[in-house]
Amino acid sequence: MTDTRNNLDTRERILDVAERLFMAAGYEATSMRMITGEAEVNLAAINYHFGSKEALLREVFRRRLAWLNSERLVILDELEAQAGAAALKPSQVLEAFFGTLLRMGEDPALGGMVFLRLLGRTLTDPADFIRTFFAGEYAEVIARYKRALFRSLPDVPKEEIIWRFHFMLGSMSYALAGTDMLQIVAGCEPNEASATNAEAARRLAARVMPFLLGGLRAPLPQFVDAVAQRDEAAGDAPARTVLTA
Amino acid sequence: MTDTRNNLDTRERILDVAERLFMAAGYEATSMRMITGEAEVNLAAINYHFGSKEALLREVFRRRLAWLNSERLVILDELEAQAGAAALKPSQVLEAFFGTLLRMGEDPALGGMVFLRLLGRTLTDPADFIRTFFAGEYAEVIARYKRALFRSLPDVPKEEIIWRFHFMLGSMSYALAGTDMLQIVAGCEPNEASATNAEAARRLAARVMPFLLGGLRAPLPQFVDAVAQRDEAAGDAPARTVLTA
DNA sequence: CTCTGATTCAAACGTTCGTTTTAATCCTAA
DNA sequence: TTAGGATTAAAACGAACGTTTGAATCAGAG
Repeated sequence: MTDTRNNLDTRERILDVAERLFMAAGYEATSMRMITGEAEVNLAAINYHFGSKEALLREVFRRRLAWLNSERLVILDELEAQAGAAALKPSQVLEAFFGTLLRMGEDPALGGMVFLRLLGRTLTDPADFIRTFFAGEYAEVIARYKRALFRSLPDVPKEEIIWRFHFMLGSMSYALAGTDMLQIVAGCEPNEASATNAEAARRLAARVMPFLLGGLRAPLPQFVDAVAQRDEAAGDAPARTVLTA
Repeated sequence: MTDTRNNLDTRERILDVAERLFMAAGYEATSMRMITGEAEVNLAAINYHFGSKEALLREVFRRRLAWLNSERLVILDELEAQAGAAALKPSQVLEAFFGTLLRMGEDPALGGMVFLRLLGRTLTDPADFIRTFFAGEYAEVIARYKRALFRSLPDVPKEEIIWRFHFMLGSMSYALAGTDMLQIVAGCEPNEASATNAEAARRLAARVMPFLLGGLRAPLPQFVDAVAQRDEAAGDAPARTVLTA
């Protein structure tokens, strides 16, 4: 009985293993020898097929983000077509943006939870080539959804919406990346530890979406008086409360 | 004129530089030669004073978290003493937990925004020794604040509170770590780019605290019927809406 | 079959990594 | 002033890193 080496071609086997190892250990801590070893391909195959380790990481993401971002645009187009001249509801926009993401976690063919965790962790990676890459991949989708949020929340200052979009991305990114801190918070293994990845994705979706919507629609912040801020900066004892509410 | 090498002793100069470089490039991508070079100390000084690179990272965090966590416990003690038998308001608990954190960003002596960004980025690091370290450092404080949140939200299932605590940690962690994605979302440099770090911390605090509170108090999720879930897992086409609301 | 381009392979490249060693230097207490 | 522990210094260690090379092997077209 021969092995399964040629069931998938070398390129995709490298991508699959790299996706999993980058998720488990991070980009820097994952060596090309770990990847090629586990994929049972020659060390030189990565440089032959992708050019470099950096290019491999980019291709790992491009493979998944191509589907994700195109799907996000299609769904937003559909929603806006249905709504006609009316503005979408904030919940519709969030559902389109984050729901599409979470659906990847339920479908192994789209990367499953492995890719979602990798994405969550890599979004905060400080490496220049990663930040540049994500900026390019996300620019169009973010711009479209930003406009949709502006229209859906006409009474909220645009700057505030931008910040809250940022916070929502953070909640989601972290929720995906970190089973770790969740275990610290929970004080034990999450319940139903033997749940499949698809079930885990559904559970996460059901819990995180209301949280995001609640944060997005929260009362606007009460800013501290600018004069008080200046006094503090001048050396007065800082007030203990950051938020007055 | 002699240099300023001995104004601070070697240990603290290593810690300061390491804190900044770990923040800017991450743990793996920061070499000991970069640290000792910039700190103008001998390469062997890190192993002499701290034992290893891993132990150095731990000490970088211990130095700041000692203050943070003790302050968090003291403030919670005070609040609970004032409240007597009554439960605290959720906003008070959040203010104590996250407000204390954000105050570090305003005070360079406590690490300032450099440390906050390092903390935000490192919380999602997959390295085992880092996760183990944070689990130990955070256990007591998390347990205390979890109990306080349970009491302040008696009608919300504890499991739901745990998840939302997790999401709030994520929003905050990401908000601290990522000026990067914010720039993508904003489409340009954040306004008042020349603001001081202390001002940046205050602005962030004013914006993120209402978001967290809104997420924490959001309506409870409407779970999909368990039977429908099982049908989906059995191979039916997955529903397109992750959240029904 | 033979030729040709694509792919795989083993081996080595030069560099950088964290750590260790041994000697020199500094600082303080006797 | 001098002994002795604490700190710094320069140099080297072996291991692991990403990458490159050149030959071997494969697969499909003529």
